[in-house]
Amino acid sequence: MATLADVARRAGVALSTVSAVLNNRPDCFVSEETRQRILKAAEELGYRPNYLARSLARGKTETLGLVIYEVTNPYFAQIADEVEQAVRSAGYQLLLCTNRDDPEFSDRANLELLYHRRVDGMLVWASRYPPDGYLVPLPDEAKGKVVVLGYHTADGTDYVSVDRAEGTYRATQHLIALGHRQLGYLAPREDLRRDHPKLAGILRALSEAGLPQPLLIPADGHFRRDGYQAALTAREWQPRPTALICYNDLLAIGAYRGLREQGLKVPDDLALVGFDGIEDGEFLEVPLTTVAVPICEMSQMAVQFLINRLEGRTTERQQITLIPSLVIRRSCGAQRA
Amino acid sequence: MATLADVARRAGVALSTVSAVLNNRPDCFVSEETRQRILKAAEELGYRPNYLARSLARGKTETLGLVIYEVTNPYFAQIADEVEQAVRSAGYQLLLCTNRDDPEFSDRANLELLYHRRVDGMLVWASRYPPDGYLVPLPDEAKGKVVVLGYHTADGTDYVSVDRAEGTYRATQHLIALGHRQLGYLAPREDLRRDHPKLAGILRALSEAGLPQPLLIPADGHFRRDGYQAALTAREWQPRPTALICYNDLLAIGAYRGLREQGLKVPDDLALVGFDGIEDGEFLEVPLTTVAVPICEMSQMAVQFLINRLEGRTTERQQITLIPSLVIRRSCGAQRA
DNA sequence: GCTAAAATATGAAGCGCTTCATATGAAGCG
DNA sequence: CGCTTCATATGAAGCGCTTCATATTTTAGC
Repeated sequence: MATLADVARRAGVALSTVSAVLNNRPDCFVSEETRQRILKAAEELGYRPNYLARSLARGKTETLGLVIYEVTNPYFAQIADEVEQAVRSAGYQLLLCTNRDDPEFSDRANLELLYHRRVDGMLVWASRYPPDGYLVPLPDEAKGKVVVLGYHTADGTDYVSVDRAEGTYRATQHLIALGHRQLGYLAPREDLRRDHPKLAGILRALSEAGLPQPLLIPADGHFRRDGYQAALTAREWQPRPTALICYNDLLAIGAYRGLREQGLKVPDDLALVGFDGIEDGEFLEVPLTTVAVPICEMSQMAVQFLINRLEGRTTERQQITLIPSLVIRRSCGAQRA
Repeated sequence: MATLADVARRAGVALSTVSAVLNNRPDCFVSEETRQRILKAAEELGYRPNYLARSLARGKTETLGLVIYEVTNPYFAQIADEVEQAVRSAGYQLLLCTNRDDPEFSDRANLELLYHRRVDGMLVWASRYPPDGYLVPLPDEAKGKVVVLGYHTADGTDYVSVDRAEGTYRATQHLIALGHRQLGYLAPREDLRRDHPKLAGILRALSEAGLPQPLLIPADGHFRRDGYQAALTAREWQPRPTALICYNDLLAIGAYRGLREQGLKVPDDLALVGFDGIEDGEFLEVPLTTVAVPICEMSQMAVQFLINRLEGRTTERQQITLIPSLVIRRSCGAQRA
């Protein structure tokens, strides 16, 4: 692999001149003739810069890191995709890390990993929801190089969050307007907490309408199969809900199939609402009504926030909470085939 | 950020000693006392190695690159996921690149990018299928650091391929055995070529059975929506197929919905078969029969091949073609609800 | 008590690049 | 013609680490 020194030797000039030419340094005046000679030599040798060396010398890597759950979940896949595009069009590279909700690949480990890989900054999707805001577990020097995605923070770190409570609140209101009185809420067991914003939003809407508590239905995880499994017990649910809000779309999609197997029709026997707004729901046989997170906007803003920081364009806190929107399709019964 | 030199200063020893201790170099004997002193100093300073510098000095990055289409396609997401796990458990990091089938982010650009990031080796999913085998567009020195994923190669590069023809051949045989005489094949327009293995497999099975050519139905892409759009014309298909094989599962899933909207029932009016074996198909209302690619095995082998190469454990060609398996569910009509 | 070997620790070179202070010539000026 | 200017090009230091030949000290062997 040819190095700068090889090119310099071949062109018969100094290393630093080659560097100046190949980087198009504006202040450095190099005669056209020398420039051509260098370019030619580089071309002939098939010279390619070594980014490691460059990054080491420059003190930056032009790389941003992203930490998310897992890429097999379409929701995260889409986030990763949007983030990557935004990062790339801003002239950076993306380094992707998944934490799989696994202690071994925890946030901390990932952040450290990214950080020591010397990414210039990072976006992190918090792996657990702390009701009072996420704390970024990082050395002080790394603060100001992190934007939290999807959650708000307790320590002043920049974030682009999503108002989950408002999302489920609106979904619930909509179901109430359709005449539902008894709701069900299907979520991973550990997220069935009253202080979890998704549930909180439902509770608020119900209590404002003077309606009873929702039936809480636990799932073993947040994938299709978990929703499916949970829905197999639908005939035993007491009190019998007429509408079911799900923690996310995957759960809703799985539940849909389980409900069908139990002979329950969506939306006639049970209205169904998901959360996230992934494309999959649109192609459910009865297209899924869902609380859609503005993934594209969220990703772009987060990248923008991070770059603002890195390039010193702001020293203010950058914190925003986006409101998801209710996308009404057929599964909630508001719209007929 | 503390450096080795800082630690050395604090512990009152030479830089090289610190390096030896922190890397646990086995041949270097350091007294227990010195070791403790160094460890303590490192701890106190919160020392973390700079991977850039280390990689530069060592001449390797302990990082492998993966080039795939896009992460929003569950098939690729799963591949990325499996590859990442395999790479990680082999002690490497993964650098992911997507090419989105976009000339701007072409294979070549990606490979170069990865290569100049000085990944130790890379896995590449070829972005276009050349019937006579994929040629990896790379400088010679980089050969032997590449494993092609999903396709076979013409230039001797290692690969883990998939016998697509055999997959569709078996699917077609199965449909024939179920009594179907007229098949349809739905694929992205550019893949509706007789020399494309997926179509070739179908043709072979049909011709062996003395059956007529399949109806070729073009889609505008390889996503759900493309299958959906294509299926909206189902009532006009001539000759009218009784079974439809799709290029991939996403297309099949989209087609399913389009067929339903056209009042066609799967499998009664039309048997449906997909390709890939992604989880989504399992949760289609009429679970999707599909030709399942052994994604996990494929990913693991590819990573293994690459690591064999990198660690010099082999100089032989490593080339294998995996046979996908037909997963029979309800959409082909062989199995009742 | 002297030498050889083992146990420890060190310094310097080098990985490939950037950057900046400095050198070299050629014009330009009075 | 000696002086400054400007246009070009250079050399050396440094980024943080690894590595290896070498130095120093200790221990063992006889």
